[in-house]
Amino acid sequence: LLSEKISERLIIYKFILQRHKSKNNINIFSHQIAEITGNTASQVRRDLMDVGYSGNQKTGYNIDNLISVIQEIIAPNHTINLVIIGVGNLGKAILRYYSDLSPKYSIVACFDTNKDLIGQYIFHSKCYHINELINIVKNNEVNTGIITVPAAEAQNAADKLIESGIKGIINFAPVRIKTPEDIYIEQIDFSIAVEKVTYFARRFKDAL
Amino acid sequence: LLSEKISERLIIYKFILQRHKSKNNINIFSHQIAEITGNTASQVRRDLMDVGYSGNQKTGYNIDNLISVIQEIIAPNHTINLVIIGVGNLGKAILRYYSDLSPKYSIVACFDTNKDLIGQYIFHSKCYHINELINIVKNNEVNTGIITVPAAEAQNAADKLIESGIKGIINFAPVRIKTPEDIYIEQIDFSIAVEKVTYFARRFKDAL
DNA sequence: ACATGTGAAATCGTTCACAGCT
DNA sequence: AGCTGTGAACGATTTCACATGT
Repeated sequence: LLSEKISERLIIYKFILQRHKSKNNINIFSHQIAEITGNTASQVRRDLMDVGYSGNQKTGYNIDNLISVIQEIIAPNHTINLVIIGVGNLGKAILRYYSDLSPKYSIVACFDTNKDLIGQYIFHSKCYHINELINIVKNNEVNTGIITVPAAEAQNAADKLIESGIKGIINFAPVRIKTPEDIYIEQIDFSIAVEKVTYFARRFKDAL
Repeated sequence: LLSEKISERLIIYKFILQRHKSKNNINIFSHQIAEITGNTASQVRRDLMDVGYSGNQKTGYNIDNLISVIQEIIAPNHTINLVIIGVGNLGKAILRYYSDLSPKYSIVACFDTNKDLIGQYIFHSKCYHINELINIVKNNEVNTGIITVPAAEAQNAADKLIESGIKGIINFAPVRIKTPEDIYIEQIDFSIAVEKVTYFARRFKDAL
């Protein structure tokens, strides 16, 4: 099992390689990956070493091959099914993103309590009442749930996801959710990010 | 200057203490803060030690006092001015959040290229054409900029922010932005978060 | 008894430096 | 000559364990 840091960097490498590929480059060197992603060349090499991937000392790494090796580590074969709870502005932004994409990651259903939304398709995902969550998740092999409800409802949404058997949660609500040990949760709280960035921005400004 | 890890945890402590306060508790122990935030008690004590804060061995830490000490470290005195570029679904979600809040953090202007939005107020922030960004930022002591434009326009938005003198950037576009050394940037990419969480969710499931 | 504050140890993550290959 | 692969050094972060205070 990879560490969080390494898995995150590998995913970033994959993203930038997919972008790089379109300019018909076949191979890439560790220092080029480093340049684009803002890491050091030895960190890139170390990361690839950690997953047992080898390049060529003359030509570097084969882009297509490396993409598919990382892809295979992160998400082997079939489609990954997601659900999203909360179809507000943020929920819609995420639904829109995954409707464009090739269906490696697919939002199979979205949930809300708003009667005007239930039964509608929002960017190709059907909207259900949140009470139907447990049944739909159980019938669809859903891997992870995304929470984009207001802060007050986030813990309840998480509890429903956990009850349905989901092991991965991404929480965008600006509140800390409590989960058992066997759930992997990523809390993306822009209000915390704003405070952190303003803190460092001020320090960077003062350093002049 | 605090490390990223410590500053982030301190901000989280502040958030949960503000919430805890309303239940009229005056004091709190390190193990309680640890419980709520999902850290260990000794990490909480170490963090507070690192900023020179002392509690009481009988009663723990005074909540109000601790909140204001952290507040003073992260953002002393006056309001922090923010701008946001891109008034789509995600931009609106963030604008909505900061319109509710007490004006410690305030989005003083938003920017877009959509003619229907320019001149309008979106959740109390006036929308301008992106070409006016540099002037408005320079005249308003803006601390950090938030990027919520589509991927293709994110680098351009960042370049404009940097040209205007901003030192802190939060980028929500699913693309890696390049910035000079003296800019503090936080890249919040939910597409990377989704891949990472699905990876760990699968591993957690397999562990059963 | 039970909490804080904190050296010291342990763990985790990154970088260095260079052998080996092409 | 310039790259990869990697042991070893380094640095950062977390945890341990306990002296000290109430």
